[in-house]
Amino acid sequence: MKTTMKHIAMRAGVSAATVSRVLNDKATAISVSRKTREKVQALAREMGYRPNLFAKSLRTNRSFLVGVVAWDLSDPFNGEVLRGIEQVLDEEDYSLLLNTAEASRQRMLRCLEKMSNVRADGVILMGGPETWGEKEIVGLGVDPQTLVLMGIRAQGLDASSVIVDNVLGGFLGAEYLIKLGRRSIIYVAGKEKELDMEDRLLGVRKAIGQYGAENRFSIIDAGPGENEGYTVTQEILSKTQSPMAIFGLNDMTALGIIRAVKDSGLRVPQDVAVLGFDDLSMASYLEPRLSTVHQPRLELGISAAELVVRLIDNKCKGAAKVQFHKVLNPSLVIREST
Amino acid sequence: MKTTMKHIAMRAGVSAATVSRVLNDKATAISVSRKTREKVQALAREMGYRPNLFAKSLRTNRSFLVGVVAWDLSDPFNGEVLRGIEQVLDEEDYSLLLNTAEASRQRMLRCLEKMSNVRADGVILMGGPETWGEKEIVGLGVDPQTLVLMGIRAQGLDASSVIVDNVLGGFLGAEYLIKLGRRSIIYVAGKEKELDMEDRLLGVRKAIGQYGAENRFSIIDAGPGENEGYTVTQEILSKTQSPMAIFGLNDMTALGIIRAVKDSGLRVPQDVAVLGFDDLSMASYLEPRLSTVHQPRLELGISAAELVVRLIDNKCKGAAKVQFHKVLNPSLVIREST
DNA sequence: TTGTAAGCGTTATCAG
DNA sequence: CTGATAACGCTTACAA
Repeated sequence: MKTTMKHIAMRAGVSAATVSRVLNDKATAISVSRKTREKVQALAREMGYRPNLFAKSLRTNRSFLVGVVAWDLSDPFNGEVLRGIEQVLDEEDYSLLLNTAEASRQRMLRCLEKMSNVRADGVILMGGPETWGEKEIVGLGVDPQTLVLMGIRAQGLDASSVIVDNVLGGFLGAEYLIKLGRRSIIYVAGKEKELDMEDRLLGVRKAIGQYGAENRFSIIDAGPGENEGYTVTQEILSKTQSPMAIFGLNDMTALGIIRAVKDSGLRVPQDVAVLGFDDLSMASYLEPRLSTVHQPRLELGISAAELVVRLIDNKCKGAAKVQFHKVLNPSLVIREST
Repeated sequence: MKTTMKHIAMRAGVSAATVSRVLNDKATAISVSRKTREKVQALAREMGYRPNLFAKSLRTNRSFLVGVVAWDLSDPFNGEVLRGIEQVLDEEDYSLLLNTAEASRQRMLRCLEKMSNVRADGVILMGGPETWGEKEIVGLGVDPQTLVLMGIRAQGLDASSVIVDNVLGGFLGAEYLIKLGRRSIIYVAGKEKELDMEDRLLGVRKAIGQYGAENRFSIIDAGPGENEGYTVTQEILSKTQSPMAIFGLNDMTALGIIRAVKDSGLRVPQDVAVLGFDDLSMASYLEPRLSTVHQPRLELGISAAELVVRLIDNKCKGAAKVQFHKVLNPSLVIREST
């Protein structure tokens, strides 16, 4: 049988209330004598006491649970993010409840519902489609006041968020390639209108403008995958004279680009410099190792978790509703492909 | 204010007990009249009732939480495994509580303690060092009866387990290379005595014996990383005549092997066929795409979760203690490097 | 078929 | 500084 406060109370010859006081008021010497405090603490340790969180939660209406709903768990992106989240949650004595939407809107909703069922104190939405309506989420019982959106900016949803600055990323990449001094530079953009991708393009445009590189720089629509990168590069190579530089909208595309360049008998980076975006783990295993715009995954997780914790605290204090929007900076990682 | 059973009871003009009965006995028409049943159900839906799991857990002593303690979350291996776990847990109405040991023994212990604090119904130990004593774990309040070890075989710890058959993996790889008909075949083994690695070597030896390939096959100790693979391959190339085949103890090593082969001016696979082990996601992005022994990650997760669920059921029924040991088969994935 | 009542282990309020 | 005592929302004998 598990030891409860009552048991300790009996053995210590005090009341359960006192035991509760000792075991909770951390380091606060107030309102309980040194002597009883120490006796209770000793007893608790000796008897292997473990607080019953159900009871505590039932009473206090707090679960010390933070839900994380991942849009797509197979995305290797997530590992580091989760690590970051877990790290701070652990410090703050929260537990992490994980759920996946498996890239399905419907399942996403179900996950949120589950979070509200277990009464998670806060929820982190990790990736996913950009369009979430206020009603969709709130109707499920999830409180936007303790909701953190990660990497997405839901429209009209009144929640906090953490994102990385894709505009800056695009800018840094383009700037770097411009300074590299190649005769022609091509940015391979995504066809679909994803917000991230639009931002990256925006950053690229900004750099072009700022450096007056309009005549050396061109932008081509392709798509976000290896194959798209491959075919678009074949086209590019048939029309453009090396040495040049190609900036892929993400690492997968860059992978296709590199393959196409090598298959056509040209060399990376001598003839064609290639730059990616994301810094997937595979980036540093490619040949040549891929230079790319690094997304701060760990920090993304850390920031998101710090945010929820702050939001939860705020809510518990009954303070006015607040909202934070944190944006993290990507950075350039130069390896061998440029 | 959240609606409780009491609220429903009042509005329905019945007692809370009846509401409880309706809302729990799933589909069981027993012991409550059709009429009240329907009234209560309708009311519950209308009022947006969500069961308070704390109260339920406090009463029933079940949390419907399954803890997953990951030895190292940055390992990209984990994404798929987690997906598998989550998938079945979700079906069975459990929630997944995630923790990381960050590759530290001490933190691992703390994680387990946390799991016992939140009273997880079951725990899955995902990877990590092999040597866990019975006492270490049990002392923390984790019940070995509902513990599943994944990918590790703790000594003297009376728990269930799921592993992949590394012996078979080694065998399949070696067999394949032998049949390939290269003049000489080298297995690059790990220096350290990890159980997995020993098993792989065992499998390799078995294949050699079975096919009488002793004269064509040799085994060299190196280590589990890219650099180790690289240097050992330089050695090999200076002593062995191509065409040959090299089997790395894992994909990272194989990566180093490929690099060394290419750097020495030889071709993969024409001069040197290279086979890996693990099937990391990067394997299919290498050039040439790496042939390797695939570990069934998703299934590993699925099996582990199915196991805990079964163990928990068993425990709840008060049945005698059981133990399951499942072993999954790896498979050969042939791509371009062989 | 239904209601009553007694907890489950904590915490908060109010006296002492 | 400490002790009763009453919740928190739910389940489960036991009665009716």
